[in-house]
Amino acid sequence: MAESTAANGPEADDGRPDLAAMMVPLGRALMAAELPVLRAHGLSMWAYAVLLALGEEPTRSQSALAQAIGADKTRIIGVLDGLQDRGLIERRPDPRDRRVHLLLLTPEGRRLRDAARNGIRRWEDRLLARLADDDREAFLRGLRTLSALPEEEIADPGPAAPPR
Amino acid sequence: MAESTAANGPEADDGRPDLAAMMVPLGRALMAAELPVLRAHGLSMWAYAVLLALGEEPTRSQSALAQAIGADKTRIIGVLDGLQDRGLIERRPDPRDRRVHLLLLTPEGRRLRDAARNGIRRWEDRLLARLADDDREAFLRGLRTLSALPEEEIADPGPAAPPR
DNA sequence: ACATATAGTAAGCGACTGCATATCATCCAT
DNA sequence: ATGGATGATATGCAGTCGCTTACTATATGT
Repeated sequence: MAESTAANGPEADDGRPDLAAMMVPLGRALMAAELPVLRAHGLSMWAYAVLLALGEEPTRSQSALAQAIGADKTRIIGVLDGLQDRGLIERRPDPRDRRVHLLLLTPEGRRLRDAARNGIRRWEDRLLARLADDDREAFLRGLRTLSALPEEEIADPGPAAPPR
Repeated sequence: MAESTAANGPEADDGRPDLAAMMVPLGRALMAAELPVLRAHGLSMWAYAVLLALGEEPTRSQSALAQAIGADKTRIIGVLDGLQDRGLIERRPDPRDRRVHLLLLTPEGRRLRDAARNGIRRWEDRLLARLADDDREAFLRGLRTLSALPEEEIADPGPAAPPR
């Protein structure tokens, strides 16, 4: 069955490049573009990811946080240290289990997160303005849907056809 | 102006996470999911990227190819060596400038590329089936549009409103 | 109380990447 | 013909990442 398309030209099928082939470089470019904004607020990419994740839900345990932002649990320790030293987050031992740390944003941290996020949001809006008005919302919906999928479902997304 | 949103809850604004914050992990997951498919064809990610890039337009000079797929020019040499040894691509000195190499897929390479691409395409279709029917096309259009933008325009996407 | 398990921390390893340098062949302008 | 650019190549360095191991403090089940 591969042969039918194999016989076609280079722009066979719908000419759509690989999803990952578009997504990965685009992600890289987005990250590169955001970096200066973050640097202006003294944030690294990981630090920003932490602030975003904490803002969305005050997190119990660092491992959970690490998992949530797709980082290694041992690698965010330094990041958390830095944020804590700057008074942007609080590490508070959970009274019910003194092994785990409750992580929460300080008002300061919330302010910085919002400032950085607004800076990035303004840039994103200009970027998204490049999309056709009709596509923009659907694009964002699609992106959110896919990025919310658990990893296993991406690896093996079940049967092919939702009643088309 | 940051304060207006700073006062809101965690899901303030439109609750949209950062673009890069969605795109980068998603890209990683996509890549991870594609890897087994590629491995089954004996291809690395870079090798596959090369095959795709060559398929789309026979490329003059390796630097150009490297740039096209966002790789380091010195790092794809080994990849090209491997592909050439397996008879998947041809490195032919340009008769008009014998310093540069013309890079082209052999029929074999074309076959392998298509086989791998079809495998990936099948998986992608199942994944994209997770999106609402109305969103799917727009999502792909948006993704293609953005990923086709030159890096500079992503870094600085000009004024907010596109001369619609 | 004792054994087992888990959270956070520290340190190191291997792989990959981007970046820089050096070499050689070839081209181009003078 | 000569000098200065350029493409491909080889090599090495530094930074980052994911992963593993080990250690400490704490919790839980027996």
